[in-house]
Amino acid sequence: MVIIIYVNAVRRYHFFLYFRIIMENNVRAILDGLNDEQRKAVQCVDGPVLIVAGAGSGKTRVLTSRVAYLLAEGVDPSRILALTFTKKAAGEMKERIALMVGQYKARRVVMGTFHSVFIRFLRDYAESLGYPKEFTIYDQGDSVSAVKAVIKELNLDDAVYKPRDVQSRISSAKNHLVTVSAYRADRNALMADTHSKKPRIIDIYDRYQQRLKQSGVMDFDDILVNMNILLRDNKEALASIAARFSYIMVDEYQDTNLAQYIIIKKLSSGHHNICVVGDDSQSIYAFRGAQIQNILNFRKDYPESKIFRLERNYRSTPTIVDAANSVIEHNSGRIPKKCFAEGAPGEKLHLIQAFTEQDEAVEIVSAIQKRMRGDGAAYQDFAILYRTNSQSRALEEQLRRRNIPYIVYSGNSFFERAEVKDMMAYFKLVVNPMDDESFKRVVNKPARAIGDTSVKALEAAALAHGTTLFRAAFADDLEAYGLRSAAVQKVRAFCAMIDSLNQSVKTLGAFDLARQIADKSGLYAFYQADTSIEGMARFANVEELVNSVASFEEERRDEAEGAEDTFTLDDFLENVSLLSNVDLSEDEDTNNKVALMTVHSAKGLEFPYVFVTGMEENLFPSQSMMLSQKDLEEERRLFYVAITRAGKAVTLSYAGTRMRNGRHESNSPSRFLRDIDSRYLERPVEDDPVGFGGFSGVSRGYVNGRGPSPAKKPIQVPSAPAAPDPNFIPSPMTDFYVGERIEHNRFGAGEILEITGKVPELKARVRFDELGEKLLLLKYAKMRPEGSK
DNA sequence: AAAGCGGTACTTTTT
DNA sequence: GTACCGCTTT
Repeated sequence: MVIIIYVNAVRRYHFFLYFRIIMENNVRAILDGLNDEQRKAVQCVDGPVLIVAGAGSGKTRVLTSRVAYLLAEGVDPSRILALTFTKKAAGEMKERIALMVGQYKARRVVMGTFHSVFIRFLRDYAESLGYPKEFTIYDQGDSVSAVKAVIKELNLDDAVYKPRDVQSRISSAKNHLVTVSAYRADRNALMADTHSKKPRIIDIYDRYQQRLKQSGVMDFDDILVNMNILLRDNKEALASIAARFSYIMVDEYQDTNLAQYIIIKKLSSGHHNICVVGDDSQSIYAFRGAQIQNILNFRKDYPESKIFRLERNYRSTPTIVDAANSVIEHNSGRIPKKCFAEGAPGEKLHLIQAFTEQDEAVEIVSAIQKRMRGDGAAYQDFAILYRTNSQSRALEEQLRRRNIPYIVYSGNSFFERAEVKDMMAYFKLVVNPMDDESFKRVVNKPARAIGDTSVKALEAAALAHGTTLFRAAFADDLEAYGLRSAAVQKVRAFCAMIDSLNQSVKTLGAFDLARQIADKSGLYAFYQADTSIEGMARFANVEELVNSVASFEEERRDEAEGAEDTFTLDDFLENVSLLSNVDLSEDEDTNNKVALMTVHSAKGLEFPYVFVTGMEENLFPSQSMMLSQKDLEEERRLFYVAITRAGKAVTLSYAGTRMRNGRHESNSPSRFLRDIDSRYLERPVEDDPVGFGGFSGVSRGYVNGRGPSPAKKPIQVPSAPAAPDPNFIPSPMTDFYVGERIEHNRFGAGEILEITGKVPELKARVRFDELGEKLLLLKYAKMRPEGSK
């Protein structure tokens, strides 16, 4: 007996030792390979910590190691809250933590973007805030159209009250936690609006807010505002949410706005175990309400805080780091730090001076090809950055011409396409039938004979009843607002369809429901019916969207490790609405392609070879950013971000003239080029604008005997029909027969597949050689038998 | 209902 | 210069 106990004790002791060893090994593995400062930052887990992480200093590594370290110390993963700005950052961190501590623990860490994490909290308390539990999210586009609708409702001139401007004003108010009533009470704000001749912005804000609430919708900013309201007014919620976490970490702290700042502060007030990571030199989102003061003042907020500086750059060559330093030194009020890199100095920064944006593109592409031959680089090693999205065009053209694969990470992405928005609007409406914007978008798509007049009348009814379009459809006095009974029937049939689909939101999986919606709405058939080339592309996009619901569901199921949850369409919507444009391209085949994106999008990314294009005054720095010192400094930080993306080499390019707004514009080289210490430049920036943009610049690219690029010829896009021929004489519509070869004055040659309809409305289905099938109304189509004149 | 037109704004960045 | 809007035309 005694022996058994003894053996057990020994065993237990061994077990304990074994455990200790595992834990120690874990900790050792976690700390292994970190430099001193990184290690200190990882190990300092209690109390407020500020980690100032220079570009390429292994910030993500420190953050992930820190989480792993906490877990190794025995902290329950679900008590760690880690907030990031992008899904991508959150995803990467999760992956890396999983590698260190395993999936099981990694998945339990509460890690995500501010918005997605807060939405989860808000759902629990939605009703106390006056929202339905299944509230949906408006992206900026939705938000602008809602503002526009309000402007109309208030009979204001949308030329004066430009919806986009008004929306951004409202957004900015929300970022600063200025509610409608606070705005009304704010004499300064009202004065400012009066001065800009828009005194009624407050009324628009007011009404906009009412409408969103009525529709059960939050815009991006509301997520933060409502989170604040919740934590301010609901003590129980504050206590309960705050009690869930003992360690809070915030990535990219320099980009937080007031609303986020306060939330973080409140959630960590109990324990002060708040670790923020950021780089004041990379604060580039002031226009979105980010306050660089948040990071600058961290030490004042928490006098007991520890600060760690990650100054060693592992990404870039010393030349690049020093060049970047020399740029940022022109800014004032920075957190002092000295970024450095070790190793061979590396190449100096290259300069390309081009005549036009086309020449700029030609030279960049040449430089890429040369680099690939010389250094054995792959396409994916290159990034071409620009200040504004519109600059991608000329670059794309050249890349295409030389058959270089590329991917544009831009705002005009998949989810901005009309057909995808249509399908998405159906999804949103089914999840939340009160969503008026979505309602209006799809109520007559595909055509259900619910025209503009009917929708207007329904809107009037909704307004009078103080309710949403969906509810108003069932009012018994619709005729009073000018709706014919036929229209009433149709609207109600539409609502009944939406409602029946809505019944399945919680019970059906996201994909099944999505497919049903696609089907029952008729949208699938609608897009399928269009057999023109563009139409087929549109249909493919709709299909892709529906398929992406399927992959979303699978992904989630994987993550849930066999838990019996169904992943529903509202989960999908929430997920999708919070994607950034860098996230969006994740699914696309990003293998070995040159990356094109704005400098903003490039933040957080790295590439061996980086081209920073359009280095011209009025473009970078942007025209509107040169008015104030503050704005100029943000632009400079943006330039700093651009340079520090590069590992091996940076090439800066600028053009003498550039087409903007249909005008040729000439700008001198960017002042930022002169911010770079000339030691790090391959050659000086030419001061003399005489001859700038002249031959000397252009000739550089053609030294190796290639000669100037061929004259610009329009690229054959299959969907772009030729210009109409003014001398085209069409034949009478009755002259055609099935199987006949014809030519159309715009669509070119083709064959008639089918003729339908009666004489004045004769229709022909024609398969064009270039453009695919189209349905033409012969009454209007200008075509003739092939070969005739 | 689709195509064509003329007008306008766009081009700073986006969770 | 182009994309989008709203209005008109067919």
